[in-house]
Amino acid sequence: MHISAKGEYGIMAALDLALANGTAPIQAKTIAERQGIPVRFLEHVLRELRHAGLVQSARGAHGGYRLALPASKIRLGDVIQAVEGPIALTIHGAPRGRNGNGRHTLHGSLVQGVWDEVKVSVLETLNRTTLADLCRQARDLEEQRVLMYHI
Amino acid sequence: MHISAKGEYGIMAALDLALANGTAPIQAKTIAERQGIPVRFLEHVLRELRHAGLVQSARGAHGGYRLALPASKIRLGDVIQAVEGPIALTIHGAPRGRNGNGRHTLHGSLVQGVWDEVKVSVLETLNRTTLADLCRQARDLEEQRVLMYHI
DNA sequence: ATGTTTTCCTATCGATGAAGTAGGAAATAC
DNA sequence: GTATTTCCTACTTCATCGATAGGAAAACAT
Repeated sequence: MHISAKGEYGIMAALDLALANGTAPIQAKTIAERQGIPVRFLEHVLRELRHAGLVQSARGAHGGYRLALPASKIRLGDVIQAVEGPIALTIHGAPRGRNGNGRHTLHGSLVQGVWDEVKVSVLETLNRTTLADLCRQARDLEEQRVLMYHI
Repeated sequence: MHISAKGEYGIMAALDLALANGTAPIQAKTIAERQGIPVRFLEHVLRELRHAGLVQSARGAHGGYRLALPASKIRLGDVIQAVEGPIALTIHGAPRGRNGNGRHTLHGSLVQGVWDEVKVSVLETLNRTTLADLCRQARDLEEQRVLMYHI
């Protein structure tokens, strides 16, 4: 089962922006360095986040990106769908589930129902968590790291 | 998000075998025709189902395949994992979530946690349904189809 | 025994899509 | 006007997946 790098980068970038909430806009270059993402590729991801209305951008010197919504209003499913398009459990290319006559098989439609269930549960799982939740987790982790360092 | 044709074919084939429960072994060719799957490709799928201990095979004339377990003991997750390997949300190639220094980023591990949750929920969804359940659905659908035909 | 059927195994091909790269236009700040 | 940064389109490269092929191994039939 595959997820795209875009999805992963998208969440990391959005989280980066969420943590920098309220400050000056963050530039793609900065995020790319912090998160270890190729800059030129990250630009694509950010563009799609913007088209989905999740981030705002400002061009020119001192430009950059910021969240367009409060972090608590952005669910991970929103981010994923913004960069990957609608979650569809597709198969590499062709339409299938048809028998020799070109009609879909009985089994084909049953299996389709299964994929639909999976899709729903993936979406529910992703939408249970918001960027604000991830921010909280990030701060907790960071706090632990500092404590470790002190010992 | 992608699923493999193998997974789909695997479920369709297993369901085919489940519906033919108790009869003579079914040949790959027969399943392939009924379900619209390339025979040579289906052979691979069936081989993997056998390696996983889900089906039994008999070679030679009048050979074929049958389920190795009762349909109620085979969950869809078992079938999928048999043909696709362990469900892992992987990305096309490289290791990621590392920053310029080669250490994983904080965000990388948080995102990993998200993928883990998704994986669990996919598996739970798949394992909620057994081949016996699909058989029941198939028979219901078939019954409806017959009724429609009568009108 | 010999031929026939069917599974079994390994190797390979071709197409699709995904990750990443590149060039330059548009917009903003100073 | 120059530097900066986003924005858009196009291209390149490469992994993976679906599919095919050839033939070995096993079981059966006559």
